[in-house]
Amino acid sequence: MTVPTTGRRERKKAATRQKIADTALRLFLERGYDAVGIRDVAAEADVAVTTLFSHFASKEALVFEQDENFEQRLTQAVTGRGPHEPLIPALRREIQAMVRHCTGDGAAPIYRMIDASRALREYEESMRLRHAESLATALVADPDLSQSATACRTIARFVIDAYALAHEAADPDAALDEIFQMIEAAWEVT
Amino acid sequence: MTVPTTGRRERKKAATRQKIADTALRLFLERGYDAVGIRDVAAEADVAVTTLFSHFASKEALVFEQDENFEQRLTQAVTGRGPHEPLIPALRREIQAMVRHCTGDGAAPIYRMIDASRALREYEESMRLRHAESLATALVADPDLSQSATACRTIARFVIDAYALAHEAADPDAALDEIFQMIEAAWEVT
DNA sequence: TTCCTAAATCATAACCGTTAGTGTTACGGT
DNA sequence: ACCGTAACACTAACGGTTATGATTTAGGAA
Repeated sequence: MTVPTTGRRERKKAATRQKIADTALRLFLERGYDAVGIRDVAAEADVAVTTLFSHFASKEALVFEQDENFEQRLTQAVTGRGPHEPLIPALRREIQAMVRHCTGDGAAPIYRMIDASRALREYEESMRLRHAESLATALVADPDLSQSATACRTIARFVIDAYALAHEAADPDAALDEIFQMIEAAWEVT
Repeated sequence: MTVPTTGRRERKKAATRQKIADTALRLFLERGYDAVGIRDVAAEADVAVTTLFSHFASKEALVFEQDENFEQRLTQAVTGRGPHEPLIPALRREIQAMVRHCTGDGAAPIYRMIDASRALREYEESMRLRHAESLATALVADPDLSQSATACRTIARFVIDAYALAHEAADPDAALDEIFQMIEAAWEVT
């Protein structure tokens, strides 16, 4: 079952996308996000502005390239867990992995840049809201859960909160411990 | 001690601000938020575009005029509660009042408009994040609370989540009941 | 009153992210 | 070899926002 998607067209398209993303991130880190315009990125990547926007929906999206990944990982942590594996620890494991990935040394300059730009911070937050909504959908649809739809949607938001709070905490691991204790209690009361 | 802030200048400024807000809301409801430009609002209110932006930080801010109010009410629900009054019920009362105010008949067309515009929905969410942060600050500073700073910040976000979830629920009161049961459990576990 | 300062407003033009309109190239199936 | 179409390019615009600098006007001081 070899992957049939090895056309030259798709390779070129992926290469263009990657070149744009790489160029953008490099320029942003060199000169600062707000000091680099879309026209600068397009020129440096040697593509038209319209091409750039056919690959990325917005300037902020150039920075958050892996987001869809996050969304899938969260819903998979729900749908792909063992038959009688409890929900909250599974979610906790996934969130912890994400936090560790984003607070690692490699991501440090990027998150310094994000914190420095209001537009990027707001985009990140609205991204998280999307993640919460898709997680909520997955929870509501799970037949193994006996909780109400409201409880599922609530827990979805709480879990995303845990990510955000841990991410900005001085000690992310300790914060996650504490927050997930609270989430567990909230989940079990229903 | 008569209030010395009764200058003609301040009255005129307030009048200008109000005229802009009223005109904007009227046009938005008549023609739709996205179909009305800033230049339209300014022309109809008979002010310069720069004057409009000296009163409101953005186009979206024209719609959410009472927000600072919300922020104050939340922090006052914390700082202004009785000496031994428990925290969560006080917060719950305030959130319930806000939800009822925003789901009342008078606010229905406005919230229909907000739901119809992506920009307004995102602005509302980033507004709520600000509210969560100022609530978190109030909680951390409260000497009557023995919980950790992390727990305080977590509960602040949970409370704002409650508002958002109840607001979009089919039965806001029932949703608030359920969500605040969860919040109570999360708070007491710490 | 008269004058001075600072606040409020104005008019214009620009900036920047984003999109529409309109081609042009070149990949891939037939 | 041919044709449909996906990817890309170019130009120009749109709309929110900001910079610039002038002009008016409130309100206190001389």
